[in-house]
Amino acid sequence: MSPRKPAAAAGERAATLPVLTRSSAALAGVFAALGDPTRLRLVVVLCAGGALSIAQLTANTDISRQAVTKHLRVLADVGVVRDMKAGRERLWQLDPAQIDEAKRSLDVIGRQWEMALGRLKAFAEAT
Amino acid sequence: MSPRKPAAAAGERAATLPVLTRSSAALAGVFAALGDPTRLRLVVVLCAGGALSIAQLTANTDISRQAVTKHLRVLADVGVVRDMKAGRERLWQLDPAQIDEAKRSLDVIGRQWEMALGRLKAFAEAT
DNA sequence: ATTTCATGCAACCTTAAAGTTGCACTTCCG
DNA sequence: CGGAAGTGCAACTTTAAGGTTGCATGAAAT
Repeated sequence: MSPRKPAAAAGERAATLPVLTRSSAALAGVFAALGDPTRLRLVVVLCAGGALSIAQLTANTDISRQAVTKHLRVLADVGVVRDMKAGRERLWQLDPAQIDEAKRSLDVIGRQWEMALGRLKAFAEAT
Repeated sequence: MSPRKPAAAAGERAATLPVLTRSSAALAGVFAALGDPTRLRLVVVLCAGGALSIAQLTANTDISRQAVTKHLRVLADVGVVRDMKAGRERLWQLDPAQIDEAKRSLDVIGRQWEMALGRLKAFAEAT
């Protein structure tokens, strides 16, 4: 091991910086849910506002209905979609709260980066 | 099969809507890269502006250096981080471009959803 | 010149994700 | 009532992600 100063500093920073408000694990879960082409497609379809059934969401797809069901389950587990039973079919619709939160997290990361650039510039000018 | 109108409409909409500017596959790749707790942590550490070595990024972690190397490789493959050789060590830093693009995509999805809500409200009031 | 530090490379293990198939169970419709 | 439509459940297969270990290599420090 080489417990240099920079390494320790980086670790502590990661633990204390208020970069991410929500649990990092939950946030990674949302990203993981969006990180599959099929699921991302489902989200894009559903963000048009419709409440669609599994059969409808499976149409124009080359995977089976069961596969779509599994993907919807993954999205529901992280709160990206919600489902409601309507007769013999189950309708799915988007729940944008988690997506908004994920977007804000990416925004914070970007701002953090820009702040770091600003400090670097200030340091350079102060020399 | 039941080629109902809504199903077909949903499919066509997914193919034609300008919801996502970049390739949906590439976007899913970025989300997948961020969808791992360890990688998300790396991104958070690096967004502080530093250019850190693998050894530094491995410090205060319960996984091996090789695992960190692999994760950095995944992040680099989607363009989230960049590396530069410095003597006998390799320094990694964030490249916020892809993250910004992912953030914008989430923003578009959210706006799309709100537009859909607006249309629904207008339809309800017109009745 | 040697030793040490930071990595790179490759083989290997384990587990979970993605997908399929087959069958049972409601719900709607004629 | 009987059949078709829409799902749910469970078992199974395949592949790749995440992780480890061991050894080789290039640069640095003594």
